Amino acid sequence: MQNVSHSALSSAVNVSVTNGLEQSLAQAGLRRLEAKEFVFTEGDAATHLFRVESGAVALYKVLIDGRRQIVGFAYPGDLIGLGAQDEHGVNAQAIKPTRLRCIPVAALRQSASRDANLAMTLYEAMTRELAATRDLMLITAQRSAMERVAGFLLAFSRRNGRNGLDPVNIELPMTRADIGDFLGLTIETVSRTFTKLKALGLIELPQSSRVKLVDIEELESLAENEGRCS
Amino acid sequence: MQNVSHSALSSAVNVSVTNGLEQSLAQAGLRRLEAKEFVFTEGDAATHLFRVESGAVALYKVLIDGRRQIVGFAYPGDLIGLGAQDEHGVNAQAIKPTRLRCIPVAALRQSASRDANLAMTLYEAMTRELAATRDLMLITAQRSAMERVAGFLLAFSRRNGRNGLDPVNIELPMTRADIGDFLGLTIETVSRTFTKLKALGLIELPQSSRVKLVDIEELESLAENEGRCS
DNA sequence: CGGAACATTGACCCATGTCAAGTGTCGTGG
DNA sequence: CCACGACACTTGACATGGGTCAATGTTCCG
Repeated sequence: MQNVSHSALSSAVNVSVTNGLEQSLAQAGLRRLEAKEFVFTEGDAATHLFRVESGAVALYKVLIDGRRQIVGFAYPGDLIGLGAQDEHGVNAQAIKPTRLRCIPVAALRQSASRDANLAMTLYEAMTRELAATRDLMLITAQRSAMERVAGFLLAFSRRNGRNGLDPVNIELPMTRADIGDFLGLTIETVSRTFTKLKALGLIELPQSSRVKLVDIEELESLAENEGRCS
Repeated sequence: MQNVSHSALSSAVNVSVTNGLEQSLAQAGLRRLEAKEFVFTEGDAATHLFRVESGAVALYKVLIDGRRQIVGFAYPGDLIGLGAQDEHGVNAQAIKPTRLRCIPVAALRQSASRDANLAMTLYEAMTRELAATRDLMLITAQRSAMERVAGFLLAFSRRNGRNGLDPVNIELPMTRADIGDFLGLTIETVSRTFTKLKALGLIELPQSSRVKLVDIEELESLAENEGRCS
């Protein structure tokens, strides 16, 4: 729960442990994807686990009427495919050119059933992912478009801060449609909200994928309900 | 993922394994709560794990403006408190008189770090909980009040079916407010939607906490997007 | 019987979805 | 180098689902 800021943005898991996992990763194969290529789709056999090396991946479910709910984004360092029993429960699609390390899950499973530490690592990774998903639900379920978008930008900013990137000048790897499907809004509403934030002088938009957070303070008061009082 | 139906209703974990957990449970203390008593609150030290023996518990987060988001309900057989690192990330409050088994988490943790099987059990429990939460997000994020309520009732019905209870005559342990905070709707909308379903002849409401599903077929077509095509 | 808590119903209004048009921006091919 | 098309984004006009506020009903329990 300490990584609250992580939560709202990524539903994937950033693992920085040195153990069986790192070993597997070191010798894991590399895979390159173009934007829009799938890492896996819902229902696929969960044969591999992936770690994002570069690029970005969207995780989502599709409703039968075609609407999409993005449940998280994965960035470099994040693991995806964790927590599938035998089939993947979500689609994973690159949203820009992406490189991945591939770990066969069978081997990992086997190690885990012998190595309690590894198993605990997996357990804790899931725990964090669950917390992230719950936080996303909070953003998504009851809040105005303004609150959602402001919260989204702030979460992104914090993530950048943690990873040594610029927390003020943000490069959004995803389209407005992706943001909309993540926050439960339409493209138009996302766009209008960006415009409104710009008009209020809280952000600048030199290009549509490039956001500069001008008044973080004020953004935070708009996003308001970031989490618990703590 | 096989327990999709489980998902939408409970974000807690129903464990039916015989292992270290069962042992701990057998000798665990019993605790009785009145309705509205807290099992734990957000920020509490996560010293215990609980299994619901009877009654029902709501798990929720509170936004700073006082709105509540219920992230799941726990019914007899469900575990709560799993997945907390050191502090609980949610509030757990009984919604009716409830009995719980209490397991000290320290002991369990210790066993888990020695016993890879136990650790894997925990991992898998979290996996299921995550899937459930994602499914809830789908219900919550993009759907009309009608879809949400119909989906909610069906999920409840299926859960009853799985547990050997009547899947047609449902006894709702929670108030309209609870349902609203779970589905991201207001009390009034929940109530209106129930009324509408009654008018359509799809359900009967002998009492406000008692629902009879008359036309499940039709309810399903209203709920529509239950999940993936699978 | 009276009061508290929960539920229902109605009237109104606004935020957001929908539909439609217009404006970049990028990459490809002539 | 420009023209073109494809695609993403922005902006506007409009409709509506569901939130808000307020009144009334119902159930339960002391």
